[in-house]
Amino acid sequence: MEKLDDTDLKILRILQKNSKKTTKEIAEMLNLTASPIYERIKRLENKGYIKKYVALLDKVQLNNPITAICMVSLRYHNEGFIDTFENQIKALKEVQECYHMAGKVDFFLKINMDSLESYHEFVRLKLSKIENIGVLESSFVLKEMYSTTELYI
Amino acid sequence: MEKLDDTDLKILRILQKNSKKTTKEIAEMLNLTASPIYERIKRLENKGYIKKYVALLDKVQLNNPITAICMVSLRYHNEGFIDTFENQIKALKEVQECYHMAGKVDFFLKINMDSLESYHEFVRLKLSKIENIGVLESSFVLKEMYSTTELYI
DNA sequence: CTTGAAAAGGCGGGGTC
DNA sequence: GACCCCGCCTTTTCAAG
Repeated sequence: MEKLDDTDLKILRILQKNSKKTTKEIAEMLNLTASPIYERIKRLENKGYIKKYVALLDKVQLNNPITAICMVSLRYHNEGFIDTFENQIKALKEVQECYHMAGKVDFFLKINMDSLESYHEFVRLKLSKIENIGVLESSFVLKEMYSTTELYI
Repeated sequence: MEKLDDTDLKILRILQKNSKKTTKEIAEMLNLTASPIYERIKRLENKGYIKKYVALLDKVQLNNPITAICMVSLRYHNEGFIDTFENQIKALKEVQECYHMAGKVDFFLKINMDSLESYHEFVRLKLSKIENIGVLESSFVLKEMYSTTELYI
């Protein structure tokens, strides 16, 4: 697809805020009818601009009130070691995000837990079992000041 | 609401993966009819277990391929300073997440950008304009190895 | 983009166990 | 209290112009 026009961007902005908006509602907001909105959304989905639709759940009510940021550096940095690390991390369901970084540490991990004790067990039983970890430093979120899945587009 | 039962949890697991699943489809997966699924979802929404429904967009295709993690420490830590910082950060649309931390640094910020030059401008013109920042250290994501909005429930 | 029409799903009442 | 059945209405979906 060529470039997105202004209407496409407006649709994306609406849907990343609230994907339950109907094509009709969006059409009214943009002074159009439902059909062109429908077609544009389908196009945006097919071209991959929209990756997926998800429900965002409440961490606290679902017993995951603890968020930890864990910084990890490897001892050795061969390609094989990095791939192995990636696969081992992906197997850990508690890890919500894992980024390979340029900077002081090799990886940032964001981890959700029900308690600090669980985090202790997680590090003791799972993370530290991964070979080749050189440095492991954890920080805990005191307060989620701001968090969104929206892109600034 | 009391505790969630197994059916509620299964519904939440499905919806946080794909919120476009219809009540009918979910009903088939759980060997029920659409009505109880519908009622349960409404209850989960009303009680706040489901916070919102959103479309997740593609960073790269939407010209935000650069993700930075920025660690900030304040010089002074009075209540007023922290609140001021919070409000100033919330005004910056490029910031996707901001966490007040316990650990070496006071805040973690996740920031999306179209380029390193933009990030440079962002730090120069916006972040560094915020009073009271003592330490500011940026790391860049080389590769998003794993990232999900799903909770492990 | 518009019109229009068929199919599907959201929604809600009433009933069963 | 949780589930099932059924009908209405809205929305989705997709033609053709």
